[in-house]
Amino acid sequence: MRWDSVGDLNCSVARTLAIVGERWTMLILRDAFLGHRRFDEFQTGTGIARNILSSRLRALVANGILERVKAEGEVGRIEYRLTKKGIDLYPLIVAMLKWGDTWLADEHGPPLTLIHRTCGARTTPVMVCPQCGQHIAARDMVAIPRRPAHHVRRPARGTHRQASR
Amino acid sequence: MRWDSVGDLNCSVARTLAIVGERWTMLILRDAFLGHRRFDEFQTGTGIARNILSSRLRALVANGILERVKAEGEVGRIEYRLTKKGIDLYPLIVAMLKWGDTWLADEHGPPLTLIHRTCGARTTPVMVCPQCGQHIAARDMVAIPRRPAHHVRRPARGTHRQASR
DNA sequence: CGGTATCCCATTTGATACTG
DNA sequence: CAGTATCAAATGGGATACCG
Repeated sequence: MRWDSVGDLNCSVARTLAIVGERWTMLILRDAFLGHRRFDEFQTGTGIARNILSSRLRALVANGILERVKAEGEVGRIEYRLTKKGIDLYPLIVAMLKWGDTWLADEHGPPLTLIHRTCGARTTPVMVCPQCGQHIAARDMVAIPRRPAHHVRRPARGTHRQASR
Repeated sequence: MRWDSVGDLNCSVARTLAIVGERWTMLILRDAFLGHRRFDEFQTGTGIARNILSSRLRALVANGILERVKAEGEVGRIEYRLTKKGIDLYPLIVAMLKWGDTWLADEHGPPLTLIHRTCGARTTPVMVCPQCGQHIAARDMVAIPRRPAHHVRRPARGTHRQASR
């Protein structure tokens, strides 16, 4: 399968990956969450080549994750800001941050510490079930396909498959 | 900057991306969480080319995320199982699933529903602060670098930078 | 500052065939 | 079943130069 068709799969994970799964893209988003807004900030922050950065920013804007606005006050100043859709990616960043802290940290400990402003605690977000409040463990979750026994099989063009996930 | 050196950055997000940021890799992991264990299951599940799959599986095993075991009972049968380190990636998958459900779903609704076995509820995990129990919003979090004002600047070889994030 | 344009090499990929 | 081997084609990526 071509990567371009991954976004067409009937799977939210695949669709998400098709948009933010590109490696530099997530790094750009990390910077966005750290408050970066300008082209050159992203460039130095991520170390990405300028032409690639340009292309990735354009894609993020096209996908409604960043919005490109002319900054007030200074003329010719452009800012890229996270939209609601973009801000909603925060759990993804946090999940990576946390996993990295847990499994990839060096002897100095986590490079970054998070503080929850509203309660003042130095903390790391955890995933819970909103119904019962318990921590989520992978083994406790069951995934149910939308249409359990109804497999749509398309006429099969080449290696084109459908994945009902 | 070369992508290979991203893993060396002093940033947990970057380090995590260096390992699981590859596009097919996350798709393989999605399948792993859905219970897939065999080479061919992954192959049909993801649609990835066999040689690439082979290479990705090897990397995942090398990184301690999957373990390659000879299945008992059937001879010559290999299984790839999530290790503890791999299972710990679950929040990442869920975060993607949820974002995709929210922002990329078609008119049929989410392709997959999650059920929390322990409480029986059809649910979607949320991120909360373990201290105060409140939902986490990006704006409520502040990130503090480990060594706030101490910037190490290396002799600068080529475009090599350091990012203290 | 905020990009585009271009060049050109390195890597990835997909398909296919083959092996123990 | 679980891969390897091979190879052509596409893509990605870095450097650099240039523009409004």
